[in-house]
Amino acid sequence: MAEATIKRNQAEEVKALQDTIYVIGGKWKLPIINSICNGNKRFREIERSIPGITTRMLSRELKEMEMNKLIKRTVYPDSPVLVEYESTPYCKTFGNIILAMIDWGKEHKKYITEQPEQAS
Amino acid sequence: MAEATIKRNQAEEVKALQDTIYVIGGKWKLPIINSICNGNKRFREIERSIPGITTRMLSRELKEMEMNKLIKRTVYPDSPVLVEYESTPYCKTFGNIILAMIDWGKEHKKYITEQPEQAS
DNA sequence: GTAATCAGTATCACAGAGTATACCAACTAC
DNA sequence: GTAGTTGGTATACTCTGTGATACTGATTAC
Repeated sequence: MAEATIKRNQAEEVKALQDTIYVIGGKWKLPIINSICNGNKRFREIERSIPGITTRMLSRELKEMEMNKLIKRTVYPDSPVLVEYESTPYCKTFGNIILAMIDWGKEHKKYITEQPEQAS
Repeated sequence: MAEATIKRNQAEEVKALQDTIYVIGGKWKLPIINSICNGNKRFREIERSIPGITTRMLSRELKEMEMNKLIKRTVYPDSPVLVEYESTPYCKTFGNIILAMIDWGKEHKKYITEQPEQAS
């Protein structure tokens, strides 16, 4: 097998991987994307759907993701102002990653709960 | 459609997602796993294959991942001591996630380079 | 009146993730 | 000798991601 080719692809792949990690890195971006893709639109709604997140983090991440065109924020300035978030088509390209990670998490839980406890 | 069911699954999925993020979170774990799965075995080899990583971070992450049974470290105490890292079957369960992320990174690059530059 | 909801913002604070740099002991190559 | 490789450790430092808490102004509900 062509060694050189393998090496070249490796470098490319590491870079692609690092790019992805850069964009969706951190504790909250994927859960937020997931929540919005699941149909949650309102700020408090999203907040409630993600255990552990604080108002501050949600606000910050939403802002960043809006700048990166991952989500769209719409304000309806009716009597009680209404704000809605939706995912963009670009955002939906994370679908496979999120699904793979949810699967892994579920398998991992099985794996952990099946294993007898190990003393170190 | 059954609202209640959807809600329950959502909560479960968020948790699974968060678990996964917890295990492979940070800047380096996935690149390291990827590198080792690609056949890199030696410390310096892995180090060179991941642009930007420092000796210290690699050392720390490898140690942690060894504790978590994601990789196996073998020492061959011949004249020049030889150390080899390999991925465990458990580690390979990240395969789908990593592939999905590499794909995304590549598409993202296309997307970025195709877009005309936007002034803010 | 009081409380609650919505969509956030403002501060403060901190652990720990990540960086930079130097160094070690053993060995090889020249 | 000197330089280079391997497999790391040690030290010091930065910095930012994250958390905790409180608060705002508008509106609705009782």
